[in-house]
Amino acid sequence: MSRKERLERIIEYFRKAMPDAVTELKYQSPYELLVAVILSAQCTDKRVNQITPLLISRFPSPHKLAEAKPDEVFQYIRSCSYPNNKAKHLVGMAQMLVKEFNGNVPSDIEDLMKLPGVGRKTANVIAAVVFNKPVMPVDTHVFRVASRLGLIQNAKTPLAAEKQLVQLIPENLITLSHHWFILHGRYICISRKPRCSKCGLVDICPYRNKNLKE
DNA sequence: ATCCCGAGGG
DNA sequence: CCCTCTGGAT
Repeated sequence: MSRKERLERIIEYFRKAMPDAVTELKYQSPYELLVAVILSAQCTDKRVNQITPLLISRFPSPHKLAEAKPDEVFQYIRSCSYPNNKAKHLVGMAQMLVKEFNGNVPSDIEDLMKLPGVGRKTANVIAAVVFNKPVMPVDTHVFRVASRLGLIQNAKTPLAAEKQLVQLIPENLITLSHHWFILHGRYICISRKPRCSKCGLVDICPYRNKNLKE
């Protein structure tokens, strides 16, 4: 089975299982999504969603957050991973938004990556979700699911995985596929104990057929 | 003990 | 390439 055939089968399955998959992060503006995605590093979306309402009500705009002291921001985000780093990143990010981008979230990947706390994955999320660009953010779920399903091979870095996936998947399906992989990875193709009995792709899954035959 | 929508620095 | 940051759930 070629990778293209494999992809067709996977798309067919996900279209039925999750026809309109979107991010589970709660947000009402590009600024709020940017804050949420920065917080989501090594932290569950569920916890981020518990944090952001209070944080956003205290710092409702880049301008407000730019004037904040990292110590105060820390108090709002202390229950997520790396709160010290993220507090500094959030304030620095807001300051750069105000100074360099007129208080607006930029659409260009290179511009986004200039922001403190914004690496390639976060930049790609903003570009994809806010600006509808055909880019593939590769996080731990995307990397794992794409690997297990045999959509990528020998990818040692997220960037290598990203390049393979962007080349493989039709442009108009890249962002939707990103969300499919995230949600499938979160609820079905779990890292430690995949729920293969809930998965409709077991017949074509190399990972399942090699490692988990029951 | 391992994982969660990683990023920055050496 | 490596390391550190670092809370909470399972």
